[in-house]
Amino acid sequence: MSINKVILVGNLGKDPELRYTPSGAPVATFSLATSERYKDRNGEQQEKTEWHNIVAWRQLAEICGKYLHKGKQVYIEGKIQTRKYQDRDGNDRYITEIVADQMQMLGGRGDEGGGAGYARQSSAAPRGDQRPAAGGGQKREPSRDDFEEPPFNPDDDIPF
Amino acid sequence: MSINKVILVGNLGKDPELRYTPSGAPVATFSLATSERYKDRNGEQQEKTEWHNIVAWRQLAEICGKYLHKGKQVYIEGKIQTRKYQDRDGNDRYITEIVADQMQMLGGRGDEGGGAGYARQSSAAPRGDQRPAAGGGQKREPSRDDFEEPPFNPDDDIPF
Amino acid sequence: MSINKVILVGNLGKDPELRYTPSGAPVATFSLATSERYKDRNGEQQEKTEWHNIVAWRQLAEICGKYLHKGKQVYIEGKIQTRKYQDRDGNDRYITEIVADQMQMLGGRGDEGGGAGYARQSSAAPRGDQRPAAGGGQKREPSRDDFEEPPFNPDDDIPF
Amino acid sequence: MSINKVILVGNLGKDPELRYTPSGAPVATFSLATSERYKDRNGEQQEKTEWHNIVAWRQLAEICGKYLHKGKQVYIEGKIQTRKYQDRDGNDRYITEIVADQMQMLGGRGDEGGGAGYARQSSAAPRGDQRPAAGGGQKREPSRDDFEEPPFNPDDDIPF
DNA sequence: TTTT
DNA sequence: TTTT
Repeated sequence: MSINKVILVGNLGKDPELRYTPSGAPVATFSLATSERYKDRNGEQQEKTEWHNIVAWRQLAEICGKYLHKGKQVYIEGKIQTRKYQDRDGNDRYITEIVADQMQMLGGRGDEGGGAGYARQSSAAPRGDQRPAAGGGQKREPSRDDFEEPPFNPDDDIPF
Repeated sequence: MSINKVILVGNLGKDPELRYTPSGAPVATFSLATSERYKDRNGEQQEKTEWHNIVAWRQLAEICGKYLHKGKQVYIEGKIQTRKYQDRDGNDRYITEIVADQMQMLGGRGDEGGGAGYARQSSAAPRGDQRPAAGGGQKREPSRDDFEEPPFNPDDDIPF
Repeated sequence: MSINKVILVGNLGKDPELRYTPSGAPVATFSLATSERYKDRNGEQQEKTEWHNIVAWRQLAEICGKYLHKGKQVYIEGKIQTRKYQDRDGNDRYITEIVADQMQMLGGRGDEGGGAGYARQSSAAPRGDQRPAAGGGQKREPSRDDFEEPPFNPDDDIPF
Repeated sequence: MSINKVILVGNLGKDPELRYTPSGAPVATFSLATSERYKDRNGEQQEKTEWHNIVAWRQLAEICGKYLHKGKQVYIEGKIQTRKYQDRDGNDRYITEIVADQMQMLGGRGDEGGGAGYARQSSAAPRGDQRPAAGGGQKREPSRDDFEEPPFNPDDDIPF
């Protein structure tokens, strides 16, 4: 009954940090900058930068930890989450983070080891399985009533 | 290196059609209306309706076939796909569709059997498994360096 | 070179507050709830609610102040912004808000005065002008090389 | 009561075409490629490319015509629109296009004249005015109850 | 027709 | 703390 979606394209301020929960779940965190440019009243070019706290879990955490680095331009899709914590004096504090479920490397023309790529956090899948998916197979020409099946479902012939 | 994302909120023009490929993969199709309102030059309220061809596969297809119906308001997230087909005269024709990977029922205040709900097509998961995910577990109070783990990953205690 | 976009569908926790800057700019603020449902390890239905601080300016602020109310379901599009402030003890605190640039009323079948509607904050326009746009005019049948012009640009005949 | 939103990151297949309606409204059209990569059943890397017909109007058309070119990577935000036309034989045909309302140049590190930038099509504004917006002004330190006003609204002091 |  |  509700939607909570964030789409960001920005640059990492630092290398990601990859850590693990006691039970072994990988968590990557990094900060991502987005910038707005505008002209002030004197007509001078100004820039305002926003810093986003990104959190990625499991398979996506590992991909972030492995491939992302300071300065890298990425597309992030996820949701907003605010969590409460106590500071040293025991007062309630809040921090807002973006829990990523998709990450797409952008830019990186030749200057990158491996170049651009895409990763998705399957929210329902048991942790661990996030292979880029099988797919393909021989395709006949589509006819009027065909639906072309997505690549990741290779065994099916379409009946209409 | 690229993003193809569609977000729609609209109403179904008819009940969905649920069909199966020869190998047994479910496919649901339906048309979804979105409308723009505007005032014409005479100041009269006008409306322009856009019809979208929605296609859902596998688990999401079954959910659509089961819960959606004519008039229902839904949120759809997916990608644009244009496929080619031959018409009766053998000429190439093209049709553009939205391949859904998320669907969220909206509205439906009491007038619905089951009310609103959410479903996601995991792009990587082997077809079939799309249970709404386990989750929860006993939670201690988060501390300064906590990250609250998503509900679907219940076994992990967070170490920071 | 960057994108900062948020899309929310949720319900207002309270009526909006509409205030004005000294120079007369309207600002509306309200909190918006989005909820995730999931099954815990015992198979019981659980719900996690996220509260978002929404800020709207100018024309959009006035529309929000006038038409929204506690419980109303809305679509919000905007950007994430974190601002710093000092608490009573002079310590730096941060709060993250969603600066809305589009708002769309959802749901509200008959129970609303005026029903659903749409509003957009033009980022470049001088404050004040946000009429739903003129448009329309007599339309001839589009031909092969037509582009149908958007409704808000009524004077143009399309030359191709 | 409905949402029709498309978000694309892709590359131009050709230079844009910039044309004008009889009344002088600029229209830019170009095709944009998005690609999905996947592994087929033999584990071989495959790619599927989707071509999108992009249409931009007025100020945004001119910016596209001026700054975009074949191969350029861009972010496009807009809506889906299907229009009907008659082919040479008088049969009804349909074409689906993305009517852009935002465009953001991506990538382009050093190899571009002018580099990356951002442009928005104000849907309500009279055609023509799309200057990147004034803004800024001297800012005092925000206090607990401040809202930082957007840069494009320079005259206002915030009263809370 | 693009890009990696 | 990034990027252009």
